[in-house]
This record gives sequence, C-alpha cells and structure tokens, in this order.
Amino acid sequence: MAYQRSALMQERLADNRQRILAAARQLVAEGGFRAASVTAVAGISGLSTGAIYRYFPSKAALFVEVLSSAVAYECTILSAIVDGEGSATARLRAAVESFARRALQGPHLAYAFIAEPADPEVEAARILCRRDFSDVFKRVLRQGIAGGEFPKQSVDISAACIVGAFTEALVRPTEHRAKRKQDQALIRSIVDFCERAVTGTG
Amino acid sequence: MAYQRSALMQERLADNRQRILAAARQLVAEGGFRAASVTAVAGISGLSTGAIYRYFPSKAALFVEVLSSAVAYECTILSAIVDGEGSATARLRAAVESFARRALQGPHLAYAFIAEPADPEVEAARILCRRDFSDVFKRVLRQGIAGGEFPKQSVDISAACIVGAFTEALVRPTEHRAKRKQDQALIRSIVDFCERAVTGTG
DNA sequence: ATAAAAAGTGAATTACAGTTCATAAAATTG
DNA sequence: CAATTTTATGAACTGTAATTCACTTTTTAT
Repeated sequence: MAYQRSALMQERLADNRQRILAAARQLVAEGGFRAASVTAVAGISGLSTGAIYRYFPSKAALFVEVLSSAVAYECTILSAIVDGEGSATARLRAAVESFARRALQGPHLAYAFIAEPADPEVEAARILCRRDFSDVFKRVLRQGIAGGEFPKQSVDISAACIVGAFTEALVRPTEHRAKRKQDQALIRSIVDFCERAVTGTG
Repeated sequence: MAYQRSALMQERLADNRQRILAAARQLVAEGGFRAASVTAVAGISGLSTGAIYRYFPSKAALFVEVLSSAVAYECTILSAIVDGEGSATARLRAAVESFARRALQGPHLAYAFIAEPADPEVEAARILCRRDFSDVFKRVLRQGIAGGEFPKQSVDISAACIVGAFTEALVRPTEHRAKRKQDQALIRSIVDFCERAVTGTG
C-alpha cells in the first residue's frame, strides 16, 4: 500500500527545510556567500550534505530562496510605510530611513543581499529583488508626482537611482564598521540626499 | 657575466605584457570575468598559459591591473571635467553625463567593472576604484558648497550616493540592451536626478 | 660557436566545491 | 515483526580552472 507521511514526519521534514534555510542565512550573515558552502550549511543544520539535496535541487536554488524570502520580508516592511499615511515626501523619507536602519543592523547580510558576488543564478535573483525594492519606491514617486509634491521625472530611473544611492552609501561603511553615533548621521544624510533628489527642494 | 636584456628584447617583453592586458580587457568586455580564463587570455595574447605567470603573479593580480588601469583612465576624464570651467552644477552634470555615455558605449565592460562578481582580490580593488570615482565627485561637491551653489551636506555620503545612483541606473539596462534613443533619455534622467539631489533645486 | 641564462611551452598537477550514489537508518504498512 | 518505501549519510566522484614544472626554444655573453 502507498506510503503516507505521518503528521509528525511531515513536520520534521518541514523543520529540516527551515533549518537548512536558517543555516544558510546565518552563514551568509556571518561570512558572506563565500563562507556558505553546502558542507557548512549541512554542518550547521545538523544534516549531511547529501540530505540538503533532498530539500533543494542545487546550492543555487537554496540561496535564491534565502535571498528572495529575506527580500520579500523587507519589501513588506517598506510597502507598509509607503502605503501608509502622510505626504509622499514623509513616506519616502521613512522608507529610506527604515531600510537603512535595518541594513546597518545586519551589515553583512545586507551586503550579501545587495552587493556580494554570487553565481549567475543567484545574481539573476538579485536583479529581480532589486527591482522589487525599486517597485516599492516607484509607488511613492508616482503619488508624489501626481499630487504635485515632486517635479516630473522618470519614476523608473529615479527609483533605480534611489536604490543605488542608499545601497552604495550603506555598503561602504559595512566593511569598516563605524559607531552607532555615526550611523545616525549616515542615515540622515542618505535620507536627505534622496529627498532632495526626488523633490528638488532642501 | 650578468645577463642583460637588449633594448629590443625589453620592448618585446613590455609588448607582451601589454598584449596580455589587452587580451584580458577584451575578454572581459565581450563576456565578462566569467569568460576570461587564463587559458583564454593566453590564447588571444598569443602566449602560453605558463608565460602569463612570468608577467603576473596570479590571475587575480592581472585582473586587478586591468580594472584599475581602466578606472584610472576614466578618472582622468572625469577629473578634467570636474576641474574645468563653469559652475559646479554644470561640471557635475557634465561629469555624470560623460560617465554614463561612456558606460553605455561599452556596456559589458562597464558592468564588469562596476558590478560583476569577481574573486575577493578583484573585489577589493573594485571598492578602491569606486572610492576613486567618488573622490572626483567630492571635489565638485566641496566647491559647490563653498560657493553657496549647493546646500550644506555630507560630501562623503553624497558622493557615494551619486556613484551608487548612476551605477544602479546604468547596470540595469546593460542586461537587456535598449536603443540609442532611450539611452539619451536615460542619461538625461540620471543627470537630472543627480543635480536635484545635490542642489535641491529642479 | 658554445655555454649560460632567460623566456616560453603545455600537459600534468592541484585545489576546491558541488553533486552523486552505494549503503545504512528510519518510517510506514499489513 | 517482516516487507517496503522513504530519508539520511558521507566518502567518492566530477568538473572546472588556476597554477606549476620538466622540458624546449630563444637570447645573451665570451
């Protein structure tokens, strides 16, 4: 008769899958993609290398999921801000600030997600992720322009520029970690830059 | 008695070195770092793989030189613009426009230099190169602020944001190449974005 | 011309990580 | 509890590309 997974087994498998993802995320956060070999993921997740391949077809597929789930989460946060209350300017500022603050909390992870070398499949996923981010910003831009708050501009390009701007400004200090105080000023400057870029005032 | 290289030999060696660099640059331009194996470089330059190692201690060292010499060249172009005539705003616009135009001419090369995955040594060199770019922009920013043309702002961070902004906006279309007409509009939008970001007007 | 030194060759070596697979362990069914 | 199916193991395999090195060719010096 057909083999049927018990609920307990079902759970354990799902749990293993999550543990693998968590292990991969942890390794990326600590040492970047470079440190995240399949063997290392297996070690931390408490499974064997072979077992990983029962849950993910390839290393690349695993890391694509790590990346895109993390980005999806960040996007929900940004979306909530962007689709919230207040002027377009205020919402733009809040979104950029929130992103920057969170990125500085987990600097390595942010770097890996935003800029670190990875193989082509992951790279392709990253491009889509960046687009996801810029899509969120496009929404405020459109609203701001429609409401006369922002001057006319290409929302596609402005959104890309915003993502690029705070990305670059955030990735740089990621290497030589600065103190909290400077973080405050950094975030402020980035937010101001983006506001000026979009509104043409300041 | 001590062996001494004749002038002719000297020249041939220097020539080989240049050919190796040129071959490496060509391969990167055509297919990115991925296509630029030592064997391929050897093939194009007309030397053997072993010979490459008489000129460069490692593949990474070779590509670090390819990258940094190309960037140094771009920086001299930008510097000439930035240290030239006109208002700070005009020079900033001209610099961004020039960079963007050149990047769109050799899209693959620009992508490779700006964003393509590479090994850690090359990556480290890239970080320095980006800093070189932003240093040029810092100069106009300082002048613009000193002359009251730009509002007060962190030149470090604004410069990083500028580099990040046009980088991101340029890398994106690099994949699905667009037509010349759209290039014009793209450049325009990027330049406008950067001007607004820095001047707070527009 | 011949010996010594340097430069060039390219197949063999090395290094490394992702992936597979024969085998073992565990889970499910009757 | 035997039979069967699924899941787990981890050493071996594989593919790739950088690097080396024993050997050849070329260049320089006497």
